[in-house]
Amino acid sequence: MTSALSAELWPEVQPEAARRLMLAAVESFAERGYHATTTRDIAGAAGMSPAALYVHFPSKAALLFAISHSGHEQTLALVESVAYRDDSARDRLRMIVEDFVAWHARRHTVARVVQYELQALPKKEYEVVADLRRRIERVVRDVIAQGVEEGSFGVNDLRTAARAVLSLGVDVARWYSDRTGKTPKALGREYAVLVLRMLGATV
Amino acid sequence: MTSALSAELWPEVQPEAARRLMLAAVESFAERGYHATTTRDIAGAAGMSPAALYVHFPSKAALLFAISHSGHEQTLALVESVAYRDDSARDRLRMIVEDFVAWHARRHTVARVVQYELQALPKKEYEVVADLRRRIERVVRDVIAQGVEEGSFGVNDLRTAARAVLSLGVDVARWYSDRTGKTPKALGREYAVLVLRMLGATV
DNA sequence: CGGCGCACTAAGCGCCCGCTTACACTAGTC
DNA sequence: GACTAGTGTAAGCGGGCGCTTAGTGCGCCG
Repeated sequence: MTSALSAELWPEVQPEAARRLMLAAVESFAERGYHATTTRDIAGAAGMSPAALYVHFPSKAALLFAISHSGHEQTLALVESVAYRDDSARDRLRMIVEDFVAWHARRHTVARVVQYELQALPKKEYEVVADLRRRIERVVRDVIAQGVEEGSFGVNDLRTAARAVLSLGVDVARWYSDRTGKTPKALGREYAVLVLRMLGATV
Repeated sequence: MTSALSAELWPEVQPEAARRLMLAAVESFAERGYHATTTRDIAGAAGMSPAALYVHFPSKAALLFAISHSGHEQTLALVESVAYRDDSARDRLRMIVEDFVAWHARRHTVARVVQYELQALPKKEYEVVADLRRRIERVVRDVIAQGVEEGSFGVNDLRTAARAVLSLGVDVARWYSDRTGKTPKALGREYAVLVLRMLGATV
């Protein structure tokens, strides 16, 4: 059921018709891109007339923002929920990569919109998600820094290392498909090994 | 001079007005995306009337294809020119990553179009560049495989390892800017270290 | 020097876009 | 049973899109 998926992705969005529109928009934006998608496409895929979209969202851009904002909040929450635990930096980073990569694989359709349709946001809305992105990067950078202090990582440049870690995760959304033949969880674990080695983690 | 840059990027394209159009298109596509760019934008930025575009290219999509195809051929050539040398797999991979990353940093505007505007290509043209992309991935995978045989790399899954290596390089185009404060060459060297460690290279 | 062909422009065609307007149906409330 | 709020539709407006057409200026060749 698509309605079940949309309820899982955006449980707080009401009514269900608004969620159906978001799901239809996600699928179109991910496949064709924001600008190549028409409001008629979205409304049609949600089983409504074009005008019905404007009952729930003030504009096409507002729909993109709802999707993008929610996605960024989810990934930030995911990263923060691990970053401040009482474990070694090494273990925390491993879990962050596992979860971050698994999310980008499992939710690759949403993730593609979240990561690659940013530029289509109006300036004000863009700034809101840009701030969330900076926070995500900072959390990862801090955990890497703690690992360096603990002596478990060896990196030249914290900023570059954090970018490389996030690049690996983000880019999963670009190429992952359900036919990849590897579960999101398994891919996450595999990437975590690669990342720990990349950061020079002591075995 | 912009004409100097376009001559460097596409020396075989004639006349110069066609190159000017390609350069203007690259800049618009990179900043706003293919679908958000109008033919009037491109022609205007190249100092021409809208109709002049159609003297040199049969359509807006043909312009994108010219840019995308050329970029993919350049990166494939770059990778192949190193892959078949008479060096250790480890050294060849190091050089491939250095060059691939440096190219995506130095040419980040072109690279952004090459890597992120693929989906806007018509089906037939898409297939042409998809083939080039498969060849690039295969070359990298083969070098990694040779490194494993030589005993210098240790990886679980060749396909995943190759994807991770390319992800790191490709994603540079997404975030690199001239204000990054690190030269393309330096970034390439730094990434090469990260990649070799990621693949479990023996020191 | 006449004629040709390349590179270019002014004007505009037909289409489809995002969004609005005017109106209809339904469920809940007193 | 009248009223309201919420959710939807049919129709269409104004504008900008990709691209075409008709015509112009100019350098080059016999």
